[in-house]
Parts: sequence; structure tokens; C-alpha cells
Amino acid sequence: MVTGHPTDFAERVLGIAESIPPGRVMSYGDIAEYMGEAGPRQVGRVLSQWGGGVAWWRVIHADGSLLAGHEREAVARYLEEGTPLRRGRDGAVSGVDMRRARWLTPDR
DNA sequence: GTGTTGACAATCA
DNA sequence: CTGATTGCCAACA
Repeated sequence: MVTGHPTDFAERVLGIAESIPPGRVMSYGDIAEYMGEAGPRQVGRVLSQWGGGVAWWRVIHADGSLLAGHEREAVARYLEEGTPLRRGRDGAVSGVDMRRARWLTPDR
């Protein structure tokens, strides 16, 4: 479970994560850039601590690769939401098609 | 106050 | 495509 007490920074990150609509994703760097406060690593750390309360599968790496250790879970969500996926030659999911799925701001 | 760590990112080979 | 390197910055010991 969640240990400790979320900081203001953490709550802000979670708020943005919740603003991501289904079928879309944001990279860690995008969130950091949108807040203009920290860096991608801080965003990732926040989600690792308190990400269980939000749609953590909508926050991924900038290159579209999925979360290590939670790939199976994430792909199931993407198929359910219709998130654009990037597949390999054998049909295996290689990651998310960032070109189409990337979400810029909660307004667009 | 100092050093280490980390769900990262951009660049280079 | 993969791997190595460097930069980044809040949290923690």
C-alpha cells in the first residue's frame, strides 16, 4: 500500500495523470514539461509510489515502450481502450504508437 | 549540507 | 534495431 504522505508535487502529477483520456497516453517527460517543475524521473517515482490510484498504464516512456514488469496488464488496458499500438513482425505488441496516441495537454 | 538513487530522455556509436 | 553515455531533479539516508 501507499506509504507516507504525498507531497504537493506528487498530487499535481497524479492530477495530470487522471486528466489523460482513454485511448491516449503521456510520457513521463511530457508531464514534467507540462508542470515545468521537475524532470521525467521524478514523475516516474511519483507513479511508482502512488500510481496505483490512477491510470498508470496511460503514462509510459517517451519512445512508446511499456512499463517493465506490467506489460501484460498494460496491453490488456490498451486493447480495451483502443489505444494505438505498435506491433512487431510476429504480431507481438512492441509498445504504444506514440505518433497517434501521445496526449499533449488536457485541452487537446 | 553531501552523496546516492531512480516506472526517464536525448544523443552517439 | 541494441547498447553505452550524459543530463536531469526530487526524495532519501
